[in-house]
Amino acid sequence: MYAKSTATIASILSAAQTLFLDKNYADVTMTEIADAAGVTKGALYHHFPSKESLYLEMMHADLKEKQAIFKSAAESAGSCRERMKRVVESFLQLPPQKRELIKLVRRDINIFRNPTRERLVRAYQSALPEQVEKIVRDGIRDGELADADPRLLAWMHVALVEVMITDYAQKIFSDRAAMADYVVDLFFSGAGNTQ
Amino acid sequence: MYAKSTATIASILSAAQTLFLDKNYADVTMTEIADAAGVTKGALYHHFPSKESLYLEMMHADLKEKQAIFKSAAESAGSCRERMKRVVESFLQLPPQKRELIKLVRRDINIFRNPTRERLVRAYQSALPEQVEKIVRDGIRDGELADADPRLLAWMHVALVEVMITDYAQKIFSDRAAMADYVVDLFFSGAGNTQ
DNA sequence: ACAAATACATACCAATGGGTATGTTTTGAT
DNA sequence: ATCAAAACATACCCATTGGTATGTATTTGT
Repeated sequence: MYAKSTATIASILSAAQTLFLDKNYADVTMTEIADAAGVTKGALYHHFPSKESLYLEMMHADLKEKQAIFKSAAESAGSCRERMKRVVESFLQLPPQKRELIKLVRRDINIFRNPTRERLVRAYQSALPEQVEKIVRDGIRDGELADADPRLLAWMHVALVEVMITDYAQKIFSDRAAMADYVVDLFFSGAGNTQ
Repeated sequence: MYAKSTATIASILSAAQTLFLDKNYADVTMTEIADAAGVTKGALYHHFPSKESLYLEMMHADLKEKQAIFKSAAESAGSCRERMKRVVESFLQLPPQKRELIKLVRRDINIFRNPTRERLVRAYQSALPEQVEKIVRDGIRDGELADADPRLLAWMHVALVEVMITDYAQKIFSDRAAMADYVVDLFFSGAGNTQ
């Protein structure tokens, strides 16, 4: 019964991802997405009932992918410090476009058009912190980290990681491994002079 | 020649601030702003030539105010650590609405509608980091901080500070001073267990 | 082969919203 | 008092855009 449409859907989702990253939600038009995907609005609305659902499906697919990546990195073996570095690297090693999709979510923080959108935004935003929190809990339990609120500490850590996706940080470091080292060292030891 | 209109302008700017914080730029309508300010679109367009200019003027006024506050805190006397705490507190002590205006700018990161907007966004975004960077430079010079890129370190520090405006952090800490302490301690000493 | 479902294209609609044109009222200088 | 400028209000315009209605082409099960 089904003529294959997977290629069209993929191209629509890809075009939508690029455009939504480039402009605000309201500034991206359905015609624009259709054009970029090489189809017409008719085809677009055949596959997606509305602009909102297209946005949600696109983000949801990306979220699932990232959750899996972060989870496997967080559940790897080794010391708290090693696992943390692995998680940071798993984030920094994402292709730039995928990595920067977090910015798209950040735009929506505290602006919830509907419950579905709110759930998605919250889940997306906490995908990385959730995994880091698990490592932090283990670190505190094993005495590698000082006793403190694990969730807050995890968010602090992720805040440091996200500085690394700024242009300035990109210019300073030669590779992802150096970035991950820097972040994890700063998180564990701080910037103070302890000589 | 001038009938006094300062009150109207102030009420328009205030209404605009609230609404732009609550929704995306495109989702805020000029009629809405006018209604919230208790005037009509006619009065609105009498004082501001366009929606864009209203947005820019509102943000620019806020930026100038914050730059002054952060600057005076950063140039206070004392050790690197003391000054840093003072800057953090000057940020955290802002009224909630003013403090959260940074979120509004964050939405626009990497979305530059025009050169004026880009300049504003960049200036707004770096208002706090700029002052922190000065302190960091002094800290490195005086041996209180380990040698590292001062600008990057400043952004890292600010990233930590901004975690404090999340709902979760608000619930944990009792007062602003405790928040500032936590951030500065974490920045200087890290989260690792060094016993 | 052929009918039905799917995949896509074309043409159109209705509402939204930024901006304008044109008023009327109020202010302030002389 | 008067008159021009400023401060508002009212009514309207029109370009944009999400969504629909209705087509045609292509695939697929039988």
